[in-house]
Amino acid sequence: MQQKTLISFSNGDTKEIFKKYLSEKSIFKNKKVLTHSYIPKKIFHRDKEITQISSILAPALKYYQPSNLFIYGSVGTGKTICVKQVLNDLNLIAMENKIDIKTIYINCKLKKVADTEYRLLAQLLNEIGVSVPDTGLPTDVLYRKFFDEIDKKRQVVIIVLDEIDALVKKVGDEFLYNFTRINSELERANVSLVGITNNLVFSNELDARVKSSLGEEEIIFHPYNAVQLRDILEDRAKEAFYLGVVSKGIINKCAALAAQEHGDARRALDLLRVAGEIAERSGKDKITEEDVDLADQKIDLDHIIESVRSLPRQSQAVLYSVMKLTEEGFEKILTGDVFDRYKDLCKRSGLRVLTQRRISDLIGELDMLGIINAKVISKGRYGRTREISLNITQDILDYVKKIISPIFD
DNA sequence: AGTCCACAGGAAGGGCAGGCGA
DNA sequence: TCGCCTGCCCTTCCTGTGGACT
Repeated sequence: MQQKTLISFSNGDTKEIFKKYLSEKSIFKNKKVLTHSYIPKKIFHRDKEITQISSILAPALKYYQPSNLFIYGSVGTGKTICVKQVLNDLNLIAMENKIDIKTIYINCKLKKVADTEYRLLAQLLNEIGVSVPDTGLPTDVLYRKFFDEIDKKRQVVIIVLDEIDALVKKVGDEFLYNFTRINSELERANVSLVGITNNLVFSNELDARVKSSLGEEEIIFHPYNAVQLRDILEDRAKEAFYLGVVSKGIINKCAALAAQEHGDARRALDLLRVAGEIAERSGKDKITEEDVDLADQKIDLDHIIESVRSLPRQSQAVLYSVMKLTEEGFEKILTGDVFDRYKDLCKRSGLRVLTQRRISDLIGELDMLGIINAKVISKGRYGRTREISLNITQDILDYVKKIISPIFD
C-alpha cells in the first residue's frame, strides 16, 4: 500500500513567494554562463597566451616531458580558464590518437583539499585513483606511492597547481623541489608542472635551488581593459539572458566598473549576474543602471560579511576591539591598544586570553582579508608597531556590528 | 653616535585530535 | 594497543628594526 504524505504550508507568505516565483518568467536563459567555473566556447583576447601554453605542452603528445610552466597574472585575467581549455583540447587530441596523457588540475587555495603538502599529495593520489587516509601516513610514503603509481605505464602527467603561491606561503617551497626531482626517479612516465599564481613576484620568493630547476617557461597575463571586458560580457550576456534584458549601456557600465578594479573579468561577470538577480527579484524584465550600482555594493558587502561570519571567535574578538577603539575616536590605533582592549573583552566575555604574539598574527590575518589596514610604522624612540584602521565603510560596518556585537556584549 | 622603545616576525616546539599499520 | 605520523593552534624565546631622543 502506498503511504500518503501530508503536505501543509507552515507559513502563508512562503507559499505565496514560491507560487509567485513559479509563475514569473525568469530573465535568465542560462545563469551558469556567468559563473567563474564556466568555460566559454570562445575565450576573447587571449589567443596569444593560449598559443603559448599549447606549444609548451605539445611535446606531451610525443611522450616527451613538456617544460615546467609558470603563469602569472592578477585575479580575473583568464589564467585558469585558458589553461583549462588547453588541457581540454590536449586531452581530446590525446584520446583521438590513443596517447596516454593524464592532466590533473588542483586549486591549492581550497581549504581541506590541497592547503598542505600532505593534502596536495593525497589529492593527487586521489586523482589517479588511489585513495589514502586524510591523515596518518608519513609524507614520503605518499610521494613514493604517487611516483610508483604513475610510473606503472608510459604516460605524461601534467599537474596544474592553481594559486600555487598560497601553498608555498603555507608550507614552503620544499615540495616544489621534490616535484622537480621526480623525473629522474621515473622510468616510464614523464611529469610536468604548471603553476598558476596571482603573485607577480612569486618566483623571486622561491629558493634559488627550486627556481633554477623549475622556472623553465613563464607567461604573464595582463589585465583586461574596458573594451576587452565589454567583448567578454557581450558574448556571455547573449547566452545568459533572454533578448532585450541587457542593453549595451549596462554591459559598458559593468565593463567600466570592473576595469577600474584592475581589469578583473570575474568582477565584471559577478556584476552582471548580481545585477540580473536584483532586477529579477524586483520584478523587472530589464536590468537598469541602478541595479548595477546596487550589485556593485552588494558584492563588497556579501564578501566582507561572509569573511566576518566565518572568522574564529578569537579573530572576531580582535576585530571587535578594533571596532570599539574606532568608535571611541582613537586617532591612531596601535597593536598595544588593540591587545589591551582585547584582554578586557576576554575578561568580560569569559574568552581565553591569547598572547600578544598570537594577536599580532591575527591582526595580520585580518589585514590580509582586507577587513582592516595594518601598516608597520616606527615611532622612533617610542618603538615600532602597527598602525591599524578599519577598512570597511560605515554601512558595511553596521552590518558587521550586528553579527559580532551579540557575541561579546 | 649611541641608546632605547614597542613591537614585528622567525624558529622551535608543546599539546591535542585524528588516523594508520603492525 | 602502541608507536608513529600529520594538521592545527598556540606559546615561548629570540633577534631585528626605524627613528626619536640624549
